[in-house]
Formats: sequence, C-alpha cells, structure tokens
Amino acid sequence: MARRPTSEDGRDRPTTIRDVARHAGVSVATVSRILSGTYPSAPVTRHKVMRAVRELDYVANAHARGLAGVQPRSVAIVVNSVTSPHYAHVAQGVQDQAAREGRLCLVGTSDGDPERELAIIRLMREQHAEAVVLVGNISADDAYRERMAGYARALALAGSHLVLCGRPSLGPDVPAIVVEYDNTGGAHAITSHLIAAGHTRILFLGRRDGYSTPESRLAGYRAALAAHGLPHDPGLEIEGTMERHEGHRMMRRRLDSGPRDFTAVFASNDLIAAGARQALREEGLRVPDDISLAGFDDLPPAADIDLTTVHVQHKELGRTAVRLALESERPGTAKHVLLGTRLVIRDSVRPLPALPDGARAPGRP
Amino acid sequence: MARRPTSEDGRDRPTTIRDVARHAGVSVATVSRILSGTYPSAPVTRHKVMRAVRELDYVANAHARGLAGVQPRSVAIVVNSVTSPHYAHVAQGVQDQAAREGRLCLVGTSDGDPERELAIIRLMREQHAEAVVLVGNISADDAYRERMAGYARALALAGSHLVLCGRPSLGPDVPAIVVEYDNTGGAHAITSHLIAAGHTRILFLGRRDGYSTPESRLAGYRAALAAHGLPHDPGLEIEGTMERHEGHRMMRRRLDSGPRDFTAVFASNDLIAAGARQALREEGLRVPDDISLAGFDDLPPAADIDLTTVHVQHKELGRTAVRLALESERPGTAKHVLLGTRLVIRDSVRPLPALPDGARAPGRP
DNA sequence: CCTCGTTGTGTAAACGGTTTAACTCTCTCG
DNA sequence: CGAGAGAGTTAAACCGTTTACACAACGAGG
Repeated sequence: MARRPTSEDGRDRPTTIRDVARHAGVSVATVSRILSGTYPSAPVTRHKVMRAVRELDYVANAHARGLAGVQPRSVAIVVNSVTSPHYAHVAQGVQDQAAREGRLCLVGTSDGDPERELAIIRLMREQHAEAVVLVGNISADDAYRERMAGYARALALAGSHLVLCGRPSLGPDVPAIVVEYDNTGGAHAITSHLIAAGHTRILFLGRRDGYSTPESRLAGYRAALAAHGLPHDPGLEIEGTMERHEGHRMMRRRLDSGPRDFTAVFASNDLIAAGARQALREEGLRVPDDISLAGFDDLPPAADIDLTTVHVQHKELGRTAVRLALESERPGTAKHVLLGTRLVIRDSVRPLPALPDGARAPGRP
Repeated sequence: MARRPTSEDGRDRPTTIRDVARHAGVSVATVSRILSGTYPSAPVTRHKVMRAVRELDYVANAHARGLAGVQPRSVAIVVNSVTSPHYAHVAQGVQDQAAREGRLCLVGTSDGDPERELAIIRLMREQHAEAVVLVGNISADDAYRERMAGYARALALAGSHLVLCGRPSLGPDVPAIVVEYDNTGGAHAITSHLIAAGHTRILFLGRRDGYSTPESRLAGYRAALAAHGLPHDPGLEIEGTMERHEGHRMMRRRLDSGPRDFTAVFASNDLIAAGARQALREEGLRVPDDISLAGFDDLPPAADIDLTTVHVQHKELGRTAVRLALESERPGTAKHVLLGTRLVIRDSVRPLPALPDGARAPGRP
C-alpha cells in the first residue's frame, strides 16, 4: 500500500500539512487550527483531521513553523566538555528544566576555546534559540569580553537571552543573566576548616590566573589565611588546569622537588584532589593519616574517596539558569543570582597533632 | 547610531537578507549566492556585501534556510541521563564527530522512560535532524520495538537515520544503523580473569532481565563459568539497576542476609562496583585483601579506586555512530559495527589462597 | 423578512531564505 | 558590424506553516 504522498517524479517526500488537508477533505488552515487546538472546530472535522494525521503519520515541519513566527521553543547550552562531571551535572539541570518547560535542548562543546564558543553562539543565534546558557569559566581577556557583550546584545535584539552560568558578569550595561555560586565563600569555608584542624601550611592546587573559577577559589583560600593571621606563601600555590591528570602532575612535581613543607592540601576541585591523592599514595603517603586533603564540587565520586569538599548545587544552577531566562520576559525577574555552597565533611582531613614538622608518627601496631 | 533595521511600527527586529541587500545596493539573490559561495561574483560586489553583513551583524535564519531545502545539518542524541559518565562519554564522542562534520548537536534525556524517548524522537523528526542517535539500553518489550521500528522507517523516509548505540538491532528489516560493543565478550574475559585467580564463587551484581546491556554481561559471566566447568548458582546473581546507590544496596543486603559465601564480586558496571566497595568497607572488608572486585566500563573514577575492569571505547562509540550515519548515503557503508573491549587489570583482584571458606586470615601486626 | 451575532471553514498573504529562468551587459570572433 | 558566449545580476517562484480577513450557514430577535 502506498500511503505516502509522492511527488510527480516518483520520489517519496515527507508528509506535509497539505497532504493531510487533502486526505481529510478540508483546507490547510483548518488542519493547522485543529492541530494547534486554539480555535473552535466541529467534532466531525476534528475527527477527520486526526485520522488523516494518524494514517499519514504526519509531523509538522519545525522550520516552517518557526519561520511562520511561532516561538521555536529551544534552549541552547554551551559547555567546555560533557564528560567533566561538573559540566554534566549543570547540563542535566538545564535539560531537566528545559524539558519541564517543553523546550528542546541544543548543546555545543567549546573545549574551553573562546573561538569555538563564539562560533557556537553564532550558530545558536541562527537557530533562534530562546536562551543561550554559557557554562563554566573561560579565559576572559578584554577583546573576548567585548565580543561576548556584542553577542549578548545581538541575542537580546532577537528576543533571546544570554545566561552566564558559573561565570562572572560582563558588566552592568550588558543584557545578560548571571547565575553564579559562591566560589570564594566555599573556598574560605573549607580553608578555615583546615586551619581549625591545626593546619597552617596548606598547599593550593590549581591556580590559574585569568580564569574566573580558580581565581575566586584562590581568593577565598587567601582570605581565610589572612582572616586567621597566617602568612601568605605564594610558593604554596601551584599552577595547573582543573583536570585529574593535572592534579597528579602538580602533586608529583611538588613531592619530587624538595622537602614536604605542608600538612594539608586544598585542591581547587575534586578531580584535582583525586589526581593528587593518587600521587600521594604512589609516594606511600596516606590520606588523611599523613596528609589532609580537601576538594571542591562534591560530585558523586568524591564520596568514594571519602573526600571532604564543598558541595555545589550543580543541577540547581542549570535549572535556575533556564528558569530565569524563560521568565525574564516579565519584569521583576532577577538578573543575577548567587547560589550558596555547603561544606561536606567526610574523612580526608585530620586534626594536626601539636608536633613540630618532620616528626612523623610511627605506624600504630 | 541606528544601524539596526526597524519596521514601520518602530520595533527592532533581526536583520534579514533583504536589509543586507538594500544596504549593499544589490539584490537579495546576489547576497544569498555570495554568502553560500557557490557562484561566480565580481570581487567589488562581494566586498560590498561582506561589508554590509559585518556592519549589520547579519546571521542567516536557520528556519528559512532549512525550509528552502538546505540540509539542516544537525545531529540528535538521546540518552538516559547526561550525568552518568557512561552516557556522557558517548555523548562527547557524538559531539566531537558532529562538530568535526560541521553539524549542530541536539540532545534529549529520556530518564530511561520509553515514552519520553519516543516523544523526543518525534521532536527530532520535526526538527529534521540528519541523524538520531539512541544511546544505551532500555526495556524492550515488543510493543516498544514495533513502535521504534515505525519511527526508524519514518526517519528513513525523511532522509534521516536512526542509530542504535550500545543496544541491539531491531531486526534485519528495520532501517537502522547499529553500533555496539562486546558486552558478552568483555564479561566473559573478566569473569575468566577472576576464575583464573582461583575464585569459584563470584557474586554478580546488577542483573536486570529485559534490559539488553546487563543481560549481555550476565550472559558473558555465565558463559565463562560454564566454560570452566563451574556450577551456575542463580543465588549469586543479584538484581538491581546500574547506579551507584544500587550497588551499595545490593551488597549491603547480601552481607546482612547470611554467611558470606563468595570470594569475588563482578559488578555489571563501575558505578555498582563503587557502591559495593563502599558497602564492603562499611562492613570492615577490604578490597582486594578480603574480597576481589571487578567492574565494567573503565570510566575515569575507576582508576581512583584501583578497580580491575573492562575498558569500553565510549567516545569511539559515539564518533562511529555519527560517522556511519552521515556516511550512510554512499552505498557500501557498514550498517552494523561491533567494537571490541579490553581487560584493564589494576589492583582490586587478588589470587585466592587455597584456604577453605570462613578461615579469615588474621590482621598482620 | 431583514438584520445581527455566532460558529466553522476557506483564501491568501506573510515569514526569510534559496533557486531557477531570464535578462543585461561586455567581450570575442567570424 | 552582428551573432554568440559567458559573467553577473535580477525578479519571481518556491519551501510548509500560521493567521488576518472574508464568507457562508444558521438561529434568534425585532
């Protein structure tokens, strides 16, 4: 049986609303109105149309619909990488909220490359995404900020919204929504926790100037040291990106390059902490018996290595981003939200006995 | 300066190709051709047009373009959840390949609900996605399979392609591409590895009938037992889903419910293994000293807990899916690919000394 | 019987691009 | 000098849907 409409040259093509109208014996407009449901129609006609739709297996053409002025109902998200659990959880939140609001979700990965990121935003603009959510930190030189501000304005002009998720504002005159979480506060809290346990020489892993997230966490670390009257030693701040193997590398290098002059480690995220922990174990050092270790993010694997860390509401971050963007039409919606963080104490930090450095406690029998 | 085109009622609206043409003093067709680059044009005209595009910050309307018959160049991926590392890695592969081929990526999450999955596919059909990649296992009753087959045919008719990624074929008459990896082989290999270490009573965690992935892994486990002439004890196969907390639950319950009658555990994925490991530790049992543990997937956190597991090329899976779909126009492209797996030996399995069960070695001083 | 809403349906004009056929030049060659 | 070729451009016809407007049928009220 040849149910499918066929053009004169014999090739199959997707069913159109015209085919449905013909099949049901009504006009195109009637079909459109019945399908959208926003119009009175005789039950008899409705049934005819619905039957035709079923029989021809018709689905509307989203392009034509979008062109005809219906809101495209899609939300775009741009992340560095999907595999990083941090981004994945935020992305899940975006997904959830988008689905809940009946929106489709477009996703692009930038690999942390500003150039790619801008290219993706351009694509999203072509697609007329209702909102574009940018997740995560990125190197922010002035030229880039300026270009991003331009895109924000272009999006706003097209009735769309730029949402910066977990990265700082571009300035008050840029039409962008910002959803952040308290990096500095979280880092301050966990550093204070280490200090309260008696640690005074705390290694910071993952310093990276020019990147907003590690910069804020480093700021919190420094502020906590200052608040407790502890000296600030730049030699304890190790540079590296926020990946697992970098954590391993940073710790290895530090252990190889001289005496161990620290008793605790604050890794600027859980991945770095995991890498560092592995390097410590390779060296025969146990966490927390020999070295205390703290992270940041509290993603599921943190529980496996009993890591004391800072909990970030990743999903909530993504959800809020979408919610604000879609609500932002009505006046009075917040344009800037700062989500709180929460200290999660597990078993990777141990109080330091009041012993001088270097006197290692012997293994208990 | 009012660079932006404005309609007669004074409201700003996005720039169209008509505005560009007017600004450059040429016709609409000329602009279109110069932008697509597929036509000779005088350099002087090209420059005028390009300048207008820059000055007006014009981007084409993807809907109009799609409607006019240009391939929409987008790839869709449907996963259970983005946060699960397994799916995330496959999704990353899909992303990579899609980006490399200049495609945009749509993503939908089904939460494992067949109903939602079908709804998403319908959406993707409306969007005219070039390919729809379905990732991961799902309960496959006959009604569902039939419906899915229908969608596959509908997609094929619209010039699109359904790709089943990591799940079995729907049958030879269904126009779908299948990219799988060798679940049974991998499970067989790692079970044999445990057996070779002397283990004969191996707990299987994560049995789930009707779901293709755990079923295949269970099949490999059973086949390995049979191949070594070991008895098959259904009591050693614990049912549960493939999540971390389920691993914890299954192991807890098993430990609570009677004597420990196994010396090794094969978890049907790494997450279950992590959960089980935690439950074992809570009980004072150490891996691998007291119990050997093996997983499946080899996702990054596996290294942190020194887990012996089966490596799956997740990214490659995603990449291959997209590649095959986009290449499938030319004849001679494979319609079914089976990727191999590889045993990764770390430190969670220990040879079993020839001691009778119950004689626990005392803690060394 | 005429007018007036109400209700359901049809007609045609957008929407913003691409593509085709036709047209206007300019240049070359017989 | 006229014909023909070919480069560069244009006007017009699509693509599939929504929607403003027109209109027909019908019952109710005067």
